[in-house]
This record gives sequence, structure tokens and C-alpha cells, in this order.
Amino acid sequence: MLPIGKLSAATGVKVPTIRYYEQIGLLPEPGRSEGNQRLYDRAARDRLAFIRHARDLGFPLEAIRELLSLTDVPTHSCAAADAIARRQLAEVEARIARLDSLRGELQRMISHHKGGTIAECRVIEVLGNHALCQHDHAGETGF
Amino acid sequence: MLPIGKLSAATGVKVPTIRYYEQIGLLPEPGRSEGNQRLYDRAARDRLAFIRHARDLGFPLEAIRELLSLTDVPTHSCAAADAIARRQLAEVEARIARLDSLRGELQRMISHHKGGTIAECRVIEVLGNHALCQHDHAGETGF
DNA sequence: CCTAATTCCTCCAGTGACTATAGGTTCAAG
DNA sequence: CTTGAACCTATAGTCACTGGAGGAATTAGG
Repeated sequence: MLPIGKLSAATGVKVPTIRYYEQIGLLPEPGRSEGNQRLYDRAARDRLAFIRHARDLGFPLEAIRELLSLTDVPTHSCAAADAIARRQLAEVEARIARLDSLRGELQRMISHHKGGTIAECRVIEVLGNHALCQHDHAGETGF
Repeated sequence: MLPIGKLSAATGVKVPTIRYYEQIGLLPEPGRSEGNQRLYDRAARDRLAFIRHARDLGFPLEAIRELLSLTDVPTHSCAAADAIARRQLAEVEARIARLDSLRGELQRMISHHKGGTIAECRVIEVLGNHALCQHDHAGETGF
């Protein structure tokens, strides 16, 4: 049985984050010691490692909640898990595409930079005058 | 002189967001009508368009604040503006690299998916067992 | 066995960049 | 002159944490 600090060290999830996950119902309330300190078993550690890994892959907590609820019924079809992963992949690909175009514009902005004063600065100029850039950046920022 | 709704339509920045920018000191307090409604001039519109464009490029508000303070002294060297843009480019490139590796792992996860029950699900399995993935995801999530 | 350092507890506030809601006022069109 | 849209302020909520205050419990060293 691990106290919260050891669990944190074992999973790489910070202590306040573990308590936060408990607070929002992503982790069940663990047992307590006589002195009221949380004690975690192996199942809790596995669950937290799962959450950590999914977070690292960019899954939002709501998707993780859904994935966890799937694992609670192991005989259920895994089509839903597959769908969540595909959604996440599409999301990641959209972000990459978006960032690629931002990179292009930033690179153009910087490569035109010749020094001098703010009044002649290409960076400031491009930011101030949208017509100077090829980018359409429709609305959502991607961040 | 534009009321806030017209300014919003002209720049693509939502009304509450404009008021928020004023609140945090990114936009100066505009003049008011007799009935206490905000009225914006051309300078305000240009400044907001600048902010909008920089936000679209992913600059955080603090960087934008700095860029705006640079434009207030047009005779100053633009090296600082260049540095901010380069920092932003580096940030964007780091995010792209990170997302590329996530994409790889998600693709592997999905391509190994064969259907069946949750108990046999590759997606769930990879998420639960870090050893099954090549990805090192060191700590920061990139999101 | 005692002390000191560390870890733990709860609660509350803050982050970034908005977004939404409630409840009221002013403006412009018909 | 009335109606409805647009405006006002203030507050709270979003996501996923992070940090601090102030105090209790545990552990390691002497």
C-alpha cells in the first residue's frame, strides 16, 4: 500500500494532480491510514498509469473517463475505444496541419527581417497588416 | 466611431473578448457615448486587428503585450520583435515535433486494432501498459 | 525515546484566454 | 412611441492543473 507521494513517484503524476483526479471522480476514493492519509493499492496505481499515458497522448480527461468506463465492462465490444482513438488521431492531425501553416508564416516573417527600427520592422508590419500574409487563419487558433 | 459590436464584426474578435482585453490592459479604455457605451476609433481598430492576427499565430497575450509596447516607440530597434517571433517559431516547431510522435503512436495503436472485446483491445492495452509503446513522452504533454 | 525533517491533510486561490449568464440600460428602426 | 437589438456591469464557469497557507502525521536519525 503506497502513500500518495510514492504513488506520485511511481507514476510521474504530481501529488496535487492525483488529489484533483480524485476530486473530479476519475480516481476512486482510496482507503486511508489511521492518521487519515490516502493509501493506494496496485489497481489504483494501474488506473493512474493508464490515465497518465492517455494524457500524454493528448486525450482530454472526458475521453479518458469514457475509456475507463469501457474497461469496467471487459466483455463489451472495443469499437468505442477504437472510435475514441481515431477521433484523437484526427484531432492531432488537424493540429499538426494548423501548426505547419503557422510555421510557414512565422518563417516568412522572420526571413524578411532586415534589422532597423520598429517603424520599418517586417514582423510588426505583417502582424499589423493581415493583407501581407498568405495565411488565411480562419478563426480557431489551434492552441 | 464604432460601437463594440461593429468593432467586433470588423475585426472578428468577439464582444466579450474585446471587453476582456480592455480589462487586462491590452486595449486602452475607449471613449464613451452619452449613454455610457464604448466608442472606438481607427487606432483602436488597428490595435485590435494586430492583436487578433498575433493570437491567430499563437502568440500568447504576454508576448503580444510586449510587441505592442515596442510599437509605441517606433524609433527603437526591432531586434526585440524579431526575438519574440523567433521564440514563437521555436515553440511552434516543438509542438509540431511532439504531435508528430503522438501521431505515430496513435496510428500504431489503431492499426493493431482487430475488433473483439475490451479485454482484448489493443487500444486499451497500449494505454494501460506503457512498455507496449515506443514513445518516451518525457513529461510535458504538449497541450 | 525524542526531535527534526519530511510528507501528508484540507481548503482556497490563481493560471490562460476566454465564454456564458443574469439582470438591467440605451439605442435605432419602423 | 414602441419594440427589439445591442449595449452595460458583475460574476461564475471552462480545462487541467498548480501553488500556498496552516496544520497533522509519519519517518529517520541520534
